[in-house]
Amino acid sequence: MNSSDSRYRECLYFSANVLARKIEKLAGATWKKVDLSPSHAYLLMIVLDEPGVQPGTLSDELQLTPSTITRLIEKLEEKNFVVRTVTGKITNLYPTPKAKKLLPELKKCVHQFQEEYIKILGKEESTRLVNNIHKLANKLP
Amino acid sequence: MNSSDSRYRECLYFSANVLARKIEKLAGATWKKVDLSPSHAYLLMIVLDEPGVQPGTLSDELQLTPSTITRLIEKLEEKNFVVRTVTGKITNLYPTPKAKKLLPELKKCVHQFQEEYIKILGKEESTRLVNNIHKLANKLP
DNA sequence: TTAAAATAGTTGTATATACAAATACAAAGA
DNA sequence: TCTTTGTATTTGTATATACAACTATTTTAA
Repeated sequence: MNSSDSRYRECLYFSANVLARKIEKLAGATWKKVDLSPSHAYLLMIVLDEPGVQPGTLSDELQLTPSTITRLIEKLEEKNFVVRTVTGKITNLYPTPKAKKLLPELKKCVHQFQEEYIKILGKEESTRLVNNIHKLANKLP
Repeated sequence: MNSSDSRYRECLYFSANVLARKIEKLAGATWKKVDLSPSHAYLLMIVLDEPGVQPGTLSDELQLTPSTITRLIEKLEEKNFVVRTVTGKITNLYPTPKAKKLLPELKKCVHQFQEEYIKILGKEESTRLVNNIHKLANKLP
């Protein structure tokens, strides 16, 4: 019995986790070029696309908890990619010039990552998979 | 634009991670009864099923790194569910009586978890999903 | 108009996992 | 036999994420 034929192959818990870990790794390698994790990079791209966006919105869009969003922002702030303005209870995020300069590079990474998994999984199949996963994830509580 | 219609819905990175997190949560709730995380529980079930199994084998079966396996075992040892014997460079794991007594409960959890996601996703659809995810995960490096 | 409830975000802490380096033993070749 | 290489596991440390509790502000309603 090898790893691809474990007794747990039929368990959603494991297959979903294995897939996520492998994809995390693949994505991580891609974004290494800009020295950002995929999560940081995606968050930054939203801020670039939507200057002034609030953490709460990011939390909804990325489906990460507010506390995780805070942590991601902290790091992007340290690296001087975003600035935070606080007005009452509202926080707004803006990209710095440094971030704006990085945008083309970020887009290239997105593209490269997609190319990469399409190369491995096939265009058709990966599109179908993403749709399925997305649909099912939305059914879950 | 709400969370289920984010601009990143078409990104494999996010959909795979969202799915994994949600499933982790669902599974975690199920195994709460026996005060174990799903990973600990599955590892323990393998040890029960295959007394004397080595960490390396567990690493292959669960597709987790050796260091992660070590950490999982540590906790199960603390909780008095497994014992380790070391002979030369080989480590063997055995279930304790306490673990053996817990087995039926563990199996009930596996079953309940499956019931639960089948209830949400549908029998057909979840079987197909698991197979697809599994197949694709295996294609990835 | 003030007390209660809701909203937005942050902080402390915990979990799951990984990587890289270290350890300890075993096997193989000179 | 000694040395190199390989194998099995552990340890130190790092990352990604979450939960619960907290702070600060705004809204509601009595």
